[in-house]
Amino acid sequence: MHLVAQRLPDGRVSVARIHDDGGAQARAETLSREDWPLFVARTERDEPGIRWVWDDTAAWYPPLLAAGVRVARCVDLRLCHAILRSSTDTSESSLATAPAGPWDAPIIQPREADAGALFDLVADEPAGGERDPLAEFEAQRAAVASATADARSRLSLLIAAESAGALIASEMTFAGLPWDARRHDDLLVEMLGPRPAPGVRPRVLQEVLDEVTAALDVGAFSPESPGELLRALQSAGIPATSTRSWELKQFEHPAIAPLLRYKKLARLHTANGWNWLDQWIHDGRFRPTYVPGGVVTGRWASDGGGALQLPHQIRSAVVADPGWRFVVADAAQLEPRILSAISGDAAMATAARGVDLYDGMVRTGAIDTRAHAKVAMLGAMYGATTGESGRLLPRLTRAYPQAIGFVEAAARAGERGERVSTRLGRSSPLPGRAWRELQQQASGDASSEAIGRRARTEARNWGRFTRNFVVQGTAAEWALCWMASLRTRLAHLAGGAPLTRSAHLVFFLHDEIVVHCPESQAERVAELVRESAAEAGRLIFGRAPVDFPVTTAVVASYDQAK
DNA sequence: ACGAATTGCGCC
DNA sequence: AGGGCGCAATTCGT
Repeated sequence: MHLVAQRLPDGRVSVARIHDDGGAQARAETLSREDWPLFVARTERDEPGIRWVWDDTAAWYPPLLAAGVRVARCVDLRLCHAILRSSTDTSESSLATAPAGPWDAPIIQPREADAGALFDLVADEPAGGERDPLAEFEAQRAAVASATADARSRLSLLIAAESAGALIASEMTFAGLPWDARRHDDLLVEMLGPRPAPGVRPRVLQEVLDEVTAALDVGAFSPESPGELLRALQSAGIPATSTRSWELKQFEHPAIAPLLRYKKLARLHTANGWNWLDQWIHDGRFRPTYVPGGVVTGRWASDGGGALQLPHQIRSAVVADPGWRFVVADAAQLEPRILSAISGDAAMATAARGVDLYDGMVRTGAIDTRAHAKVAMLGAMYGATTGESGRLLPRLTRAYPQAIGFVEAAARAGERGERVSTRLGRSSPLPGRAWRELQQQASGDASSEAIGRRARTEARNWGRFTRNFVVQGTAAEWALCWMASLRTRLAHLAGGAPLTRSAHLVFFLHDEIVVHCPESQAERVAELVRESAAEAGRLIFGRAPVDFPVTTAVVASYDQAK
């Protein structure tokens, strides 16, 4: 049973019931703004199988969470539209062939949605006309139905997982990541010195800069200006061509070590210093906005606070509540395992049997050292052609022809300007007009040598993108299924307790999750995390012989994990 | 003067 | 000549 929710111009909500047999749709009910959360809560309790259908979880769910209401399942029409619109599995559907409409326009979300905000913010009509969730839902069902039986079941899973991800994202923002501002401040003082007045360099930063200046001995300069810094380095006889740390590392000069230290500390100060603390930590919680589907590959993005780039440097400030713990779980070598599963490479699946896939590659004699295995695999998935990983590629290809052939095929398809797809059916975008015109031009008789070179470079660039897309995108699907399965198990464990009073997800980082839970539940939660990982593998790959082991750690602060 | 693009670095 | 991001500060372009 699906319940399609739609906001009416007067702020009320209409709900239409749709039976799964596609049968007659009952008359829509209309709820007042005040009754809506109660209606959702009651329905969740009395009809546990139902699925809410709405245009945008990020607009609908935060007010419900604020009212203490949890939703078990939904269809996020906006996210699913994006998938079905470009999937090669549904390319013949009218949803895919229609001109761009209101469901293709991005929605501007407020940073902090509260109970009243839903009705204020959606009052703006999206570009391209009014959104009709009922019609869109039917169009999406028709699009899925237009796919082959196999694609249909995969797309259905993808749509469910994507929508579950949207629920999880809202819940994680609502719950927040526990953050000890005191400990963060201590950390900053220890590394940078006391908090300075605005615009003034912290004491330690200034001291390190003085060291750099003395060692270079070319006078004062502003280290924040790449141009000035580069000129200073060159004046001091350092033949740098950029001011990137990894390039500077190779030079032997007394100024280099303090300069690298300066860059590290300056980064901490500007990115996660006192200003960040003031702006992002309130009431002991960090509440970034997660953006499910924010990356073309299906990975999440984040908006505000740099949530997906929390440096290891400050993770000791992520502290569980008294009597509570974090269960930190990480999927070991997720992307190479994904590659072995989607390519059906039996030899690589054998190497993936244990907890460490790279060790497995060495043990089975495919490659000599773990370090080589890792750099070679990453290079193969990213499309490296030179350097160490480029040199190791032939050996890798000999050992794992299926796996390497799979990413090579994805690269070739991209070079031809074709779409590629993940296991569940998310397809890559087509290259832009400029790209196609360049390839067109290069294939003409009158094309110059320079045009041909540029066209080949661009083709290879796009091929690297599509090569990585199939792996990164399928890994993102695995992670969504992992989280969605875990979320269901945690809800069961909670037995009706409020979200933040029982074990709940507080952080997600591509192949890593953090659950905040009472200490007494931690070991049970760790088990659920592992069970969920196994289920994710089964859901996506059936009984394929590839393991997806996860490492789990029960810790009081985030830095104590691995 | 102000928004866009670039540089550099954090995460996976 | 290595995939995907977000953010701060500088620099560019109009």
